[in-house]
Amino acid sequence: MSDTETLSPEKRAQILTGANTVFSEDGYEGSSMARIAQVAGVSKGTLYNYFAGKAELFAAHIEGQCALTLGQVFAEDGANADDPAGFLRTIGTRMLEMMVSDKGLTTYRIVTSEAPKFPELSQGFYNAGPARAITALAGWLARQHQSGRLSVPDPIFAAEQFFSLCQARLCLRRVLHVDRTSSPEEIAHVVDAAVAMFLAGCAPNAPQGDAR
Amino acid sequence: MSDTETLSPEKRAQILTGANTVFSEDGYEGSSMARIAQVAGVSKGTLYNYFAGKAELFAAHIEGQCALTLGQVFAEDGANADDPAGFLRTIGTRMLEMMVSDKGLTTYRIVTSEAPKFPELSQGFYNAGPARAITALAGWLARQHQSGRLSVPDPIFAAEQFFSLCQARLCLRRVLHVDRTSSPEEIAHVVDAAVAMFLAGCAPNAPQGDAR
Amino acid sequence: MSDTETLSPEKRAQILTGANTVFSEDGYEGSSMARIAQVAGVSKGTLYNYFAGKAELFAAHIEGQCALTLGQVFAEDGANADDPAGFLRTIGTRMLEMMVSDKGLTTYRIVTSEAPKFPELSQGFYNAGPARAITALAGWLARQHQSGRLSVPDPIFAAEQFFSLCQARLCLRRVLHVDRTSSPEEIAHVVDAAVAMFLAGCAPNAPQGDAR
Amino acid sequence: MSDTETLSPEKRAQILTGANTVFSEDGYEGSSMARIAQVAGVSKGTLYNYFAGKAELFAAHIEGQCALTLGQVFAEDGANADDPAGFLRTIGTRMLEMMVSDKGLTTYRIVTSEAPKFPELSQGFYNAGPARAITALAGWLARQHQSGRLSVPDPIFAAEQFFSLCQARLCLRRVLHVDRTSSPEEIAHVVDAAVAMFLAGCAPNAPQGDAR
DNA sequence: GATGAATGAGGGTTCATTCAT
DNA sequence: AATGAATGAACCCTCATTCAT
Repeated sequence: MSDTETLSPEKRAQILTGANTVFSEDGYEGSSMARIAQVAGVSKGTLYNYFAGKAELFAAHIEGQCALTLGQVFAEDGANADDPAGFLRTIGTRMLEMMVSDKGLTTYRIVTSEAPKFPELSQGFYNAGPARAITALAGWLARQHQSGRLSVPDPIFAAEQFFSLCQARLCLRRVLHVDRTSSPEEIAHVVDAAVAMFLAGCAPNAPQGDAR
Repeated sequence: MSDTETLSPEKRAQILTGANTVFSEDGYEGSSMARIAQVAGVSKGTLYNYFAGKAELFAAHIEGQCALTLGQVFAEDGANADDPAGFLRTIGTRMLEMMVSDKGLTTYRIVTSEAPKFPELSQGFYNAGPARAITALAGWLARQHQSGRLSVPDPIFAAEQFFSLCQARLCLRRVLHVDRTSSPEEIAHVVDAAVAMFLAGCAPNAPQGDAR
Repeated sequence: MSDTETLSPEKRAQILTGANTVFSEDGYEGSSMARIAQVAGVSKGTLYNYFAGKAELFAAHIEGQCALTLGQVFAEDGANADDPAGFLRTIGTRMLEMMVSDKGLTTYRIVTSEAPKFPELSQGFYNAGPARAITALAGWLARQHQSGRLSVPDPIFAAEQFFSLCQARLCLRRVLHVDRTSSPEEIAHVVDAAVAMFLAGCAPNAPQGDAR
Repeated sequence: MSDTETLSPEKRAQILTGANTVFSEDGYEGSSMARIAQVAGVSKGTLYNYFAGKAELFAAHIEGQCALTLGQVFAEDGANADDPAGFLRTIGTRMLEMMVSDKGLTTYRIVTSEAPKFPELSQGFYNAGPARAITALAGWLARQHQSGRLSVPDPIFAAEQFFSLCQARLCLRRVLHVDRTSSPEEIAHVVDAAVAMFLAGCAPNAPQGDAR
């Protein structure tokens, strides 16, 4: 008999909802199975019917967070792909807003701190989130390169540089609780400066790559 | 009472050595005082003769790590301050090497994950490390701006952008255990690209600031 | 949730039995939860399923002792209320026997020593035991006063005097382990002398109250 | 070499002063040797040069308390031994005041609670305090009996009855923290009533002994 | 003789996990 | 399939005692 025959997906979701709440508030070590069960509205025993243990429940929680918060960052929706500056600004703003949000920070902190203990988890996080965003942006950059609008010989790395520029100042300060919040103005300023420096570095006739 | 109230400094160092090992391996919550005592080669009781509790021991450990790993990054030593590309390459390489080192990563992971619980600690980490590096680089950038070699209207923010560029690709992958190590070649490539893009953005007659 | 939220009443009783043993032997501070669990035949964790902590377990233990040993002292049963000497002898004997019993002494010792730390507990003990006995005896004395058989202008205080007389010699010696046991003859002698002195002091035409 | 050759009585007294403070505040189990050493102004090691351990130090402390507080209760000083009511009132007031004092209560509570563990201690307390007072009062009663002023066939037991009467109401309520303090008026009232009932019971032609 | 750093057993309490119901 | 009482190892911390200085 398979798992899907005897266990209800609704209850599984119910458990994960409780786990999201508790893990986000208290981290991995700080969370107790008893509290998760209570918040989820199930018994402690039921937790173990759906997940082999705390670590597995935590892994499922993180995967859910990735799917929710990171997947939608790079939805190629209304951004005008033909206006480089505007397009980059849209993408960078979405990414930065996610990274300085409480939810994003919490997930990042937990995945980071548990990376030595749950490496496959943090790798999954990387693939589901940053890697997807990089790949998507790199595709757009490659097309800009082909069309001659920008000079991007290594689109993957250029995408990584752009996202790094978007993290200037704010991300580290938020991660380390130096700042308690980031204003939309701060975010806009950082993204604008990132776009400016990035475009300066990718101007069609600008010097590329190594600076030596 | 004399200044040497610290009991025996050697034993204190011995305890901190053990604490370094254990905290680095297991994080704050995951570490037990019993194991720290065992690894340090002292009794559990002795731990409490030197530190008021687990939190204090942890704080002392982190402060020690800051002093060790972060303080020396921006030593203004032999870097040729008159060769912008070379100077930036030196600074960036030092910073990046520190950030992808096992020691640096471990400290970063712990400080990050415990920031909500020990905010004064993570703020101290920020001030002792990143803030000092940013201030120092900003000073150099301001002098370049005055001399006309570079165009840097906001040196502080520019320094933050440069260090962000240096983190492209490698840092996140190391933090998340996607990569197990970073080769000198990779480091050099990232730093060179960071210097190139930064100098392109700071060229004396380049467009500055917002891109809109 | 039903009224039977007390988990299993049998197990609760089992724990309290163990707690009685251990607290009686070692007092509050001297008792360890580990030993109580061992003596009760449950695991340490189970203790905390039934009681929030050591203090709560101790309070429950004392309350149980009060209910057991003090409640039944002044049962208004077969004592002939119309024979003053006989009635007082019956009441006094019951009270004294309880006070010099091992169980009574143990409870008294613990409640006494922990009164500064658990004042509500010792006050509850006073109300459940001595106060009830005093009130009951005072009621009887008031009726004797009205009928003219005795002269008891302050029945409450007179009751307190009677019970104090019953404690002469034996109680303190038992409390302080000077005597290891009290014989029925000793008890009878003390009670008889108490009744004699009390009745002499309450004779209808005897001088009352202050002696000055 | 004997103890008295190498150890200074002053330091011993200094230690006992600290022990008095700490034991009185925290009881036996609640007191730590570290705090006693600190309060006494000596090192922990010195404690063990003067006393074999915590139990011995505690015993010495209690003995000192007995000598101080109980010894002087029955000082046969200015009380007029020829005025029975006045004499008894003086003795009873001294005794009751001592028993409801904070110091007296504290010592009583500790000795009581530790009696099963330190029986020789509580017996010493009984002999040094209550027994001496009883003996002294009994001697006076015997002389009154011989002179015909009172009828006291069993002076020892009569003395015990008198002191018991003096404890009516107040002592138990103070011991159990039902009352936080006792006013001089309350004390006078209790003692006066005790003297009145006692004298009524010892009137030269009153019925003596058993009431059956 | 005095010190106080070091010890390690034991304190109360929490919690992931199991299993009879 | 769901429960939650029971478990016991492990947690952080305290403290009486020892012993090298």
